[in-house]
Amino acid sequence: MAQTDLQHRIIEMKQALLDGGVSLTPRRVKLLEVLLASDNHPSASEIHEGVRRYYPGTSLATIYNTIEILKETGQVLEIEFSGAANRYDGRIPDSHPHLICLECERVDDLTLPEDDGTLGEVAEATGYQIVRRRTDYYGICPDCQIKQGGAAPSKGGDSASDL
Amino acid sequence: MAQTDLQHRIIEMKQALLDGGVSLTPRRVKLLEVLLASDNHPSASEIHEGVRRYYPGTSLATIYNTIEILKETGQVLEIEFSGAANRYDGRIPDSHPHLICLECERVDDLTLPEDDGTLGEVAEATGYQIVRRRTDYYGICPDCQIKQGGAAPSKGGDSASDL
DNA sequence: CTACTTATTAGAACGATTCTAATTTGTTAG
DNA sequence: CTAACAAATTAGAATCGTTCTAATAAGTAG
Repeated sequence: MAQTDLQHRIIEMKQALLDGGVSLTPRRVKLLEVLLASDNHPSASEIHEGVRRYYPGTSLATIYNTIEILKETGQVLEIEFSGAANRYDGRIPDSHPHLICLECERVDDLTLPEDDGTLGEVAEATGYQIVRRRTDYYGICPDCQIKQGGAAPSKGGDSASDL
Repeated sequence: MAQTDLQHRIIEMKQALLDGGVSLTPRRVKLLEVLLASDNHPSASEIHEGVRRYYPGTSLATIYNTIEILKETGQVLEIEFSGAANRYDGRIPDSHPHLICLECERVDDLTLPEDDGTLGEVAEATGYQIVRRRTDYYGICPDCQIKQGGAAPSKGGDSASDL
């Protein structure tokens, strides 16, 4: 994601919070910056570390509280995991597919478009009122394929850092 | 899932375990039966309750141990959740999409076919070596729509019990 | 019967998240 | 400036699903 996009995005997030009556305290602003600065979908404790570099006394509870506010205002996508910490996507807060490396736990966005027509088809076929969809592809990222002694992946970019 | 299918499936599971050198103790067999008898993707503790009706001393550790064996032999699909207990699908152990009711937490299978061609496309586009995909549709099941005072869902069966 | 392996148990440990009650900070009115 | 109130933040306890540990029980082969 380009620098200008990130700048635009953080302005957008701040405005969304203000519109929702949420005050922009220094810690909250720093959390937004840390969240957007990471290109690898940070966990709550990774965000905590980042914020603590500027506000050393910050409690983990504040991180969770603020994430909760961001979720309520639709400004962050929570990517839930069972055995591991949840991860957060502040750059693209609307539901979209992710790639999850089983080796190093990196999480990349998948920018190939999903066929959203199926949402309606699924509702039609099942009677469910569909609210959202989550799709994850689990596999081995290019870097980990190389580390495992395998050859570099045959296609696609040779780094997954900016999918 | 029809009765005969279930009978076939349990034979299949037992054989897969035997082939994998796993001994079929009474508790393990009962666990298979409980797992397949439920049409709503039971959690570990629900399975525990079911097994305990026949073997009251059974420990939860045994349930988790046996589930682990089933996972290793590919005989159960673990549907992971962050805030709630994981759920298990023994009827269709290969990855397939699910419908999750946000209201009552029921989990239904979605039998509409997924377009598996995209697995290759995703690998191609990203350089990931894709192992599996998980797709979940979150929404409100037909029963809960009715309970919420809404009208019955317009299309599909009026019960989600056997999707 | 004995030795050995495997299954099972109760309960402790773990880790991410949420909750609680107290404290600090910020804001507004006088 | 100060009092009074509201909001933000804190440390630490509590929660809960899952995993681990050490001990016991059961099964099997010699």
